[in-house]
Amino acid sequence: MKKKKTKISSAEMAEKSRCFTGLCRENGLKVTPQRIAIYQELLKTNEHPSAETLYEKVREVFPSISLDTVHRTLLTLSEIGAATIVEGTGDAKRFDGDLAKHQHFRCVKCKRIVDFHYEPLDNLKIPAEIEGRFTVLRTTIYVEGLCDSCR
Amino acid sequence: MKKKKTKISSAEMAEKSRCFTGLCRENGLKVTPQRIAIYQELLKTNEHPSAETLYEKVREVFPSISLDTVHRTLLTLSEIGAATIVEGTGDAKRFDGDLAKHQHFRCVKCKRIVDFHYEPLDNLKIPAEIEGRFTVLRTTIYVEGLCDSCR
DNA sequence: CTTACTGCAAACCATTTGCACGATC
DNA sequence: GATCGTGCAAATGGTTTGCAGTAAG
Repeated sequence: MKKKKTKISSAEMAEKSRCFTGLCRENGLKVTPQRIAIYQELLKTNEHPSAETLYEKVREVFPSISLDTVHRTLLTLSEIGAATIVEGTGDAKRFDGDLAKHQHFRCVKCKRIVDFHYEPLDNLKIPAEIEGRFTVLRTTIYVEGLCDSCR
Repeated sequence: MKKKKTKISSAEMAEKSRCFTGLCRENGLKVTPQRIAIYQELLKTNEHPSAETLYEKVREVFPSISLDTVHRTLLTLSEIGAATIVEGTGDAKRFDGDLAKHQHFRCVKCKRIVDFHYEPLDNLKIPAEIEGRFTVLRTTIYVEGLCDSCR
């Protein structure tokens, strides 16, 4: 099953924007033109943009918007579940000297990282679509949640 | 199968340090006391420290070392395969408005992120050891390598 | 009319870079 | 002795914060 490469249709866009409005209201958030503009630009792309990149795009339709607003809004979107952060935690790099195969659990609250090892996760099968088109160097899985002392 | 919680034995440490010296030489790197100190501190912990955290530790045994050296050395270690970066890419946050289950391939060179979807990866089984001790909120897998235009 | 959002500027923090000195090979 | 690594300081880049003005509910 392939992901489609085409951008979403205007019907889908309208539908999603309507849901978004509801989602904001449910969360006690005001529906501002900036938020809508940012959300719609995010939906229109499959480039997984950074705040900066999206800012450039949104600026075309909303010239007076500020980068800060884009930053803040994207974080808000991820908090209400309208978007996800697919890269960059904002935290400092962390290092591991243990070279044995293992996986990591990461507490979203205290940032503690706990090692574990579960063989079935060692060699996950990657679809041929990806293996063929790209050179796969490594596959990492990480499990996030609340650790025993934080929950 | 559990990961051991105990720090490595001094025999293991000696063995690994010897290998490390060889690894540096193979890569044309000089074996400096700073590098050894940083590497050994990294081996001694299972806390997956940041440069800053490790700096504090290394300082105890090597008071004149600078934070920059710790930064640089850790990056070097990950380049020669003596350590891995388990969190923080150093890149800006990136966002995705597509809420459908899917996975990401990330090109290590151009940073492009490509969506794909492969059902077996949607609901990976997490060992009971983790499920029981922690509250798992999400499991993410990401595949890294070189994309078609970069390889 | 109240509360939240925006835009701007300044602050922050992790990381990087330039450079001169010092250490390793 | 040549080259690479280190330490220091300054620069950078992404992100966050404080605040006053503005807009949404």
